[in-house]
Amino acid sequence: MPKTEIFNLTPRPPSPLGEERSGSRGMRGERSGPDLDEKIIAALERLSHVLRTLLWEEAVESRLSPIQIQTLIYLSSHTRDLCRVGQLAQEFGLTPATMSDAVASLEAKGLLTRTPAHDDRRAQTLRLTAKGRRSAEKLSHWAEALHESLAQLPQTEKAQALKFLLTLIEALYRAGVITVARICLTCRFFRPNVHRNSQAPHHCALMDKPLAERDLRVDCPEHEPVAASS
Amino acid sequence: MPKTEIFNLTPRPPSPLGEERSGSRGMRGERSGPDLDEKIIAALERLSHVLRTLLWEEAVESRLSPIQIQTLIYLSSHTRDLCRVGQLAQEFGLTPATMSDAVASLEAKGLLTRTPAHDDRRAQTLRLTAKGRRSAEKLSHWAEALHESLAQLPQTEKAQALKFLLTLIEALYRAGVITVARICLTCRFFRPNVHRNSQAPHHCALMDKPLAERDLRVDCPEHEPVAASS
DNA sequence: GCGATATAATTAGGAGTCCTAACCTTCACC
DNA sequence: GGTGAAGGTTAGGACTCCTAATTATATCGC
Repeated sequence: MPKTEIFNLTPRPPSPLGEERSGSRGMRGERSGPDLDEKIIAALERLSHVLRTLLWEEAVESRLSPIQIQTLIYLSSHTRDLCRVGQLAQEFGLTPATMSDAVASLEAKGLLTRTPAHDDRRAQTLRLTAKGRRSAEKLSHWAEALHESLAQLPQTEKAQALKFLLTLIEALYRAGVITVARICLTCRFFRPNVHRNSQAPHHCALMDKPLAERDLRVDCPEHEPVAASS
Repeated sequence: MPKTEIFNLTPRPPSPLGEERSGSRGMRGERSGPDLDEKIIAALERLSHVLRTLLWEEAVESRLSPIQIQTLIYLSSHTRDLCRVGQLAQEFGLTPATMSDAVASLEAKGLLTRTPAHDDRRAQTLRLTAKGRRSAEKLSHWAEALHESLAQLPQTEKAQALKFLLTLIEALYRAGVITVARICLTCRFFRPNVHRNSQAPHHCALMDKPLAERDLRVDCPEHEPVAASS
């Protein structure tokens, strides 16, 4: 007998929510798109699974849990802002409780320090130790296998693909599915397609520099969201 | 005090493996690529997280665990071959034990039947019940939010993106990172770029039909892997 | 100023995911 | 017909992530 309980044993309620949602896609009059969309999602799912697996393997190897790895990497690449537990939780879409746990064990291992923030003593300022920085350096290669496969693909296609993925993330952000997205497309400093007939058609008003597709950022430290229009 | 044990409390060994791997990317002489690759991976990570979250939400709503949902959907779209536990395990990259558990609870809920296979009575033939098919129908909308965002993007870019994602999956397959991939690019019937100057440059030797980028399959029921060349 | 409320973080406890190890059964081969 | 391999199940353990309750601090209202 299986040992799980809630998902396995609870009799299924008559799914009132299921009824509401069941027709929602078919109702939109889509022109020949859904099949293609289906395929893209399936492909993303496969890649998603690859990422999870690679991260898990790194976790076993390094004796750090997946969240701990991600936290370490995040901290090592966001040195300018003083990170706090709640912020990290939002970043990774976890509850503060889960994050707190991960941070506590990183501290126990001497990879980061937790000091009360000067401006708000409820909050904790998180900082990597030297040891933590060294670990983060090694861990940053967890997706190495993906890197190697990507390295074989042509630059121009990759630039296009990046643009596509960012556009998709933007759409998800606007739909409220993603709450944190520091990408150019959702930034108040971004001016799309202002340099016509140029290799670098977009522009960043903060850096005052033209941007090519491949310059678009996924996680810009200077990102400021567009003012809510509604 | 955190309650986790291995990842949290075990002192980190001097990571012999870490040393080996640490320099592997930097050593390849890459021309201006790594930054772009980095970004693509970061974007894929974000989307990966979205997928996991959506699946989890569907799980809570439907009182089915994520694996159970994926199993149901898989069975409903692979009716032609008689599925077995081990096959599903390999499909999802799980151990047979994990899969067996999920199947057992689906059976307990009356969503599928397990009957000994006629040709091998160790094996179990899995078949959805009518109730299971109805559930699968509803569950197939778990990625609805992603569909809605995708629906806003232009067809041509999506076709390009699909091609790119499939090429990446192919590279991962050849690298051995992915073990199951029923995509055209890894199929013995696939003939890439045989129809020059055509909207549909590729060809499927099984269906004997030209294929456009958007016709490429992610999960073809007729897929047969290319013969191992080594 | 001081109490009420809100917020940052932690702790405790529980369900789910996924694994390894051990086992049973059936098949296949000699 | 026995031995080893393969399909599957069970048991048990570690990790992920959650909710709820708690503590400490900040902020707001009077």
